Parts: sequence; structure tokens; C-alpha cells
Amino acid sequence: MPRMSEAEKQRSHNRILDAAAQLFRERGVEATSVADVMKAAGMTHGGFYRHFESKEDLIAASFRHAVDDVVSDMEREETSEGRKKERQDYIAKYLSQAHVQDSRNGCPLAAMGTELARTTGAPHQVGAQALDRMAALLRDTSETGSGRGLATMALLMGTITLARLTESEEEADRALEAGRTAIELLQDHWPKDRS
Amino acid sequence: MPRMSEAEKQRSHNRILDAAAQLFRERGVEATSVADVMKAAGMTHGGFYRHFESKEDLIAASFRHAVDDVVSDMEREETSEGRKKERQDYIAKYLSQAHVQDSRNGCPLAAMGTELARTTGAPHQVGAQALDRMAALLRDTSETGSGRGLATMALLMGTITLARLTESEEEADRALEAGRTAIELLQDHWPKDRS
DNA sequence: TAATTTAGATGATACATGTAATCTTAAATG
DNA sequence: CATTTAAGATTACATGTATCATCTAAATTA
Repeated sequence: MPRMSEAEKQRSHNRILDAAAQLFRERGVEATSVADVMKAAGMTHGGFYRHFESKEDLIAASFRHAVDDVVSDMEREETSEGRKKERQDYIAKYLSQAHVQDSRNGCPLAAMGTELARTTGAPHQVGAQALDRMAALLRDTSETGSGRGLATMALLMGTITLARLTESEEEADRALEAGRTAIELLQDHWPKDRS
Repeated sequence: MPRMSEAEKQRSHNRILDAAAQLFRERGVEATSVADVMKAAGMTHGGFYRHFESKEDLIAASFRHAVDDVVSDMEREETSEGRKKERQDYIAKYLSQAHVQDSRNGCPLAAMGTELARTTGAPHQVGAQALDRMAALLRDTSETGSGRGLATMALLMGTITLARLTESEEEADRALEAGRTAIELLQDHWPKDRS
């Protein structure tokens, strides 16, 4: 059936990225094989190396892809007011049962952060970059330092992880509610002079 | 060289648990093989199934083992004052560079939480139990609900994950500092009537 | 249109994996 | 002391893994 047009190669490439981004978040990076990804993308494993140099390469690329997907809307927002609203919406969606259950399309850092942290090289790098990017978005433009953005990010990620660890929706809800309350505290009481 | 005395079997058993608890935290559960664990415990992989039914069994047992290790001192504390002090010490150690760098002996939930959350069955269960246990310890005895304990746990875990994702000690320090500030806010401003 | 290129399929490689059967030997038991 | 038992070593097995060489047919290009 090969060979396909340049445009269709791009499409295949994107299908691989999408499939990888979903599977990696759902099952974890180590637990997902290149063949799994290719099958989910509707291809056999052989063609993989026409698109990526190695699995490590795919990890980095698909993670960036996933972060772009989640974050690009927010970054487009221009005004301070628009950003603030986006931020609140994002947090509300983040701390929801839907997000707890659908890790496949959820926050890449929450799903793969621990695994990326153990990596060295490209995957670790894109993880660190993603953190910068997200902390910047969660931070108020008027703020001096990155502290509150970082703390907010930590709280969001931690809360989702806890909620996913629980064994019932009720327990998950308790975790989410605690997360929401804590986020409010950060927003209302973060010291002005802290970084 | 077999066979060994009952007492020495226990010792072997514990060596396996220790090795697993360390390797799982350092490299991740999926990335660590039974053979890796047995080698680290000073044995060949053949004897493994005299001690555990399966890798899944080992995951659950070693995780419980690690949590016990980390938490038992705190649980022994009787007085409210003693507990409070233990809590503060624990948080200070938790949010330290040492903890960021030494995941091997660090918080099991921070190191394996995401992976356990993806599991079903025994490993997921012990993960959920660990969460209950730790949130209970982080919670003030005078409090009504588990909310603040949960939020504190989320913040601790999230902060460590972020710090481990960074690419320099300075960035890691920024994350840790943000975590400390946020913890203070939770301690000072958590609403009295919230669960 | 003929020659060339290459995306993806097929199949192979070399190795790691979890698990189990079998063997060895010393401890436990009588 | 003789017998039984079982901890750990050795080996085997079936499966899964990342990667690569080769094949194919269609898209490009000359």
C-alpha cells in the first residue's frame, strides 16, 4: 500500500503522536510498547522508525504534543482578564471526576511526571519545559515570582494523583474538594513579597 | 547452599522486600524486573517464588513495607504535642533536596503513586490504604474532617514531583520553597468548618 | 512516461521478561 | 542417625521488547 503522499505522511505522523500521547498517559510510558502505539495508530510496528529515531524520541515528542494540546488555548488569551478566566476554568476542569477518570486526555504532567522525572536526556528536558510553561500560565501576570504558580501546579497534580489512588468516587470527591479549598487559600493568602 | 534456617529465610524475605522497595521507588515498578530485585537482594531469580506468589504480590508487599518504614515512628507518638512536632519535622524533611535526590528511600506515594493508581487489585488497594494512613497523620487531631490532611499530602507529593522534574538544584529549590510557603498557608488559614 | 524514491508491511534479530520444573543441599523432624 | 522437607540455584520456556533489513507499490521527479 505504500507509498503515501507527503500530506498523508504528516497525518500518519500525527496519528502516532496522538496514540502515543494517549496510551502513555493511560498506561504509563514503560508499560506501553512501540507496537502498542503503532497498532493504536492503525499501523504495524515496522513503519515506526520512518517517523521517530527511537522510543525515547517518541516519548519526548508525544509529551510535547500532549502539552501543546492542553495548553495552547490558554496561551492564546491576551488580556489579563481573559487569562484569569481561562485559569479558573482550567482549575475547575482539572479538579473534576472527569479528569480523574480520563487520564488518557488529562494533564500530561500528572500522568507522566514521575516517569519523566526518572528519565535523563530529552524526555526529562521536555518535562521540565512543560512545568515552566504551566506554572507560568497558572501565575498571575501581576505577580513577582513563580512561587504561587509552582505551588498551584503541585497541588493540582498531587490532588489528581490522590484522587486516582482512592477506591471510590466518594473518596475521590473528598480529595478533589480538599484540593479546591487549598487552591482558594493559595489565591487569597499568598504573601505579596514572596517569590 | 540451601537449605537455610527459618530465621535466615525471614532475613532473605526482608532483604527482598527492602531491595524491591528501594528499586521500585528509584526506577519505577514497571522498569524493575523480578531478577533485578533478587540480584539486589543477593540471590538469583529462581528462589523468588518461594517468597511471593507473583510480581504483583511483591509490589503490594514491598509498598506496604516501605510505608511502614516511613510512617511507623510517627504513629507511635502519643501526645498531641509530640505528634505535632513529628509532623513538622516530617514536612521539613519531606521538602528537602535530600528527599528530592534520594527517591530510593523517600516517600513511597510520591515515587509510586501514579503507577499504583493505574493498577487494579492488591497494589491499588495498599496504595489507597497508605494514603488514608498518611493523610490521617498529617491531620491535626483537633480537626473535624480529612480535608487538610489530604491537601497537605497532595501538596507534598506534587512538590516533590515538580522538584524532581527540574533540571537544576536552584529550580528544585524554588519548587521546594513554594511548597513550604503553601503548606504554611494551609496550616494558618484552613477553614474551621470545612471537612 | 521511465526512473527513483520512500511509507509502511513483513519478518528477523537479539535480548529481557515472568513464571515454573528440577536439582542440590542443609536444616528440621522423628 | 535416617528421613523428610524446603530455600535457593540452575535451567528452561513462552512471550514481549526495541530495533533493523528487506520488500512492496505508489508518489514523486526528471
